[in-house]
Amino acid sequence: MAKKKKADTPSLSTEEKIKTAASQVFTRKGYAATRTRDIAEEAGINLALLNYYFRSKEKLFEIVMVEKMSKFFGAVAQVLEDKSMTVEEKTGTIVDNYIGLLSANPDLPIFILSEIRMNPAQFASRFPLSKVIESDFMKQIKKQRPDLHPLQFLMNLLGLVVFPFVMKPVLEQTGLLTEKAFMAQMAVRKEMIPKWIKSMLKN
Amino acid sequence: MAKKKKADTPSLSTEEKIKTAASQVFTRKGYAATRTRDIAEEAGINLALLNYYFRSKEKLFEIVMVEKMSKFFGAVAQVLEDKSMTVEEKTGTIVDNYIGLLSANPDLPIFILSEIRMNPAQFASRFPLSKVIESDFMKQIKKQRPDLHPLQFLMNLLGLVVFPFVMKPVLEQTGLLTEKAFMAQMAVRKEMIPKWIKSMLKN
DNA sequence: GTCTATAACCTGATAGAC
DNA sequence: GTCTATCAGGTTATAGAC
Repeated sequence: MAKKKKADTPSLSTEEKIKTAASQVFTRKGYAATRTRDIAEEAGINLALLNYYFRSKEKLFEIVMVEKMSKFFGAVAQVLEDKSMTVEEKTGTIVDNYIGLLSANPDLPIFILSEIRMNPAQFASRFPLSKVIESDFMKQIKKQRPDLHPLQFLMNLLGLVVFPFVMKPVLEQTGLLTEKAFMAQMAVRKEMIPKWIKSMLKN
Repeated sequence: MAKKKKADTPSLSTEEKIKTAASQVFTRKGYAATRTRDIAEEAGINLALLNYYFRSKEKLFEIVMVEKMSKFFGAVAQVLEDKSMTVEEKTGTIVDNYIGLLSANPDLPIFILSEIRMNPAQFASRFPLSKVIESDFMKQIKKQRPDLHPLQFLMNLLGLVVFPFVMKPVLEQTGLLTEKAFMAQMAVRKEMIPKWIKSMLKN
């Protein structure tokens, strides 16, 4: 798992290069479609080195996966629990965090969601999201809209923010939006989604 | 979709059994992670028969894929073009169609979206969605909200409807919702989403 | 630590008997 | 049409030289 390297290791060690390459290739193609050779090539190193540093494809994937998960869920986790922000401030923060994160890592969502599908049980044990339901955010929403399950609004929020990135390849490949146009529209969404969420909470 | 088989063929021919099994396994695990042996086992037949009926894994996948795509995009395609319905009627219809379709095929979205990611080009050539932008639905929306790109509202609609199904494995595995509870919430969404879309078109 | 060569295994596809 | 047995190719992982 975590490798304890000497502190004086050069800025981009071989180990780092492999991990970075793995992160890219896994995220782009998923676990099953990725060959260790692809990773080695992407990292500009030899295949054997991959097994030297990380015992197996699976262990390497494991490491990458946990990192990605933390990124993805970290963008909401703290905010959900925060007791000093209003609902509007929280939605604003989550929208900003996510659109920023996903603009830099567009295929993070598909990657995470499809790998969870492949191995839901181990995901659940590692990321016990059950606390989400008891979070401050959920309570605040429950107070505003006692008639609906608060998860409905979390689904709304994530759907509005995350789903466009899931559709990104479709939109770009069918010529509906260029990459640049897509990013521009995401910037627009950053402004609009908080307003939309607000109006949904009222109706 | 509907196949022309001899009328006296028994209710479930071997060919059909294989295709059904392939559909299930591919949809659950994706192309790369699926082994032809899995499909054969699921179909209760021998591996060799798979290649006898469908020349290769890829050809079989191809068939399944086209079927799924048609299902998935068919649920919106006609409605988008319809000239006799109002925006509200259209959103209502799309929501109904999709929630119905996805309730019966929950992992359709992840499957489609992740396979598109793997092979975006061939998807684009087969499903030229570029017409979406010129559809009557888009025009109607453009008229109501000339300040925003109409795709924003298509993303909203699909995000609200489809994304929960993408999250389904997460929600269920983390214990946030049982399968039954999830389905119940989807029924609620069926009523709410049209209202939400309406309010988003105003704000 | 890094490489080449190779072992060990897995998977898609076919040959050939029935 | 359906099966068993097997091949051919590719992939992960390791042995061993440098």
